[in-house]
Amino acid sequence: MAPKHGTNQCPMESILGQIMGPWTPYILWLLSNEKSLRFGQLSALIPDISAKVLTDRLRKLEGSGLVHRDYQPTVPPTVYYSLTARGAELHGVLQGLNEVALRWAKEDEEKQGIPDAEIIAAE
Amino acid sequence: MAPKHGTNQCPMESILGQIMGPWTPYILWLLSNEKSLRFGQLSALIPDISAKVLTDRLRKLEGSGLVHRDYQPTVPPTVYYSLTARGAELHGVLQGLNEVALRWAKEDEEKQGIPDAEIIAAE
DNA sequence: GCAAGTAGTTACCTTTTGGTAAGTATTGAA
DNA sequence: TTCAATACTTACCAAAAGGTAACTACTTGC
Repeated sequence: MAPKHGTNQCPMESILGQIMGPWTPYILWLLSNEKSLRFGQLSALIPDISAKVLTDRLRKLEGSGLVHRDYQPTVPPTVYYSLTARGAELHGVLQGLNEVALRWAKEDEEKQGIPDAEIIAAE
Repeated sequence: MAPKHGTNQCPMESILGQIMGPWTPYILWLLSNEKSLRFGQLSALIPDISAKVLTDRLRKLEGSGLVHRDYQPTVPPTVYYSLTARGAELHGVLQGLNEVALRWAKEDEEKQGIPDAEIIAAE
């Protein structure tokens, strides 16, 4: 995907190479709110992602040192994912982004449909 | 790319669908620092992006209402791109991300090579 | 003895994405 | 008269990404 994007150059390009891409920031956001999530929990929180892609994203984040993988050899096995100290440094940025997202969602809701809300309110 | 990612669901997924993807946040970051950039300038600032992809990204950002396109029918034509008010709301987030990026780059530099710096300092 | 449950991996195939080259419009300069 | 310049668009092809299904390991419960 990202052509060279994460290899060198300016720090901004480098960090974007690590956290960009489909689902990646969303995974970070979920982990940054929950402290620790199991593979199956992440999978359930992101219904549209396949196991293959989720594994791939987690491995890459682990490789970048942003996510910690804690494998417990129970039967069946249990794996906990959490942010590393470095990964946790993204919390502020992700929270800021979420605030913008909430603001936009509210604005769009006011301007557009509110399709269900109106119907409910009218009854 | 991003499967459904931008269609509905939680606001975070929605905003990520709009700004994620190769080069997109980097374009926003460049525009958020410069007020206005021409197509050719953006192209020069991101050497690895092709005209096709740059056009595609700008059209999508325009469609999301984050970027404004100002076409001047001069000969040859001139097109200025800038952030809309909504796009400018991302400035704080992007700046926060850049600060993290700079911090990490410095940390990695200290731990790793500093290959040129050492040689220069030794002479 | 067989299915279930977790967290994957692997192979195979399809879809999406991106690269490259060529074409478009218009006017001034060589 | 032909080239150069800007900002694209289009067609065609190659590469990458993603989906799906099958398979792994091991123990408990039926």
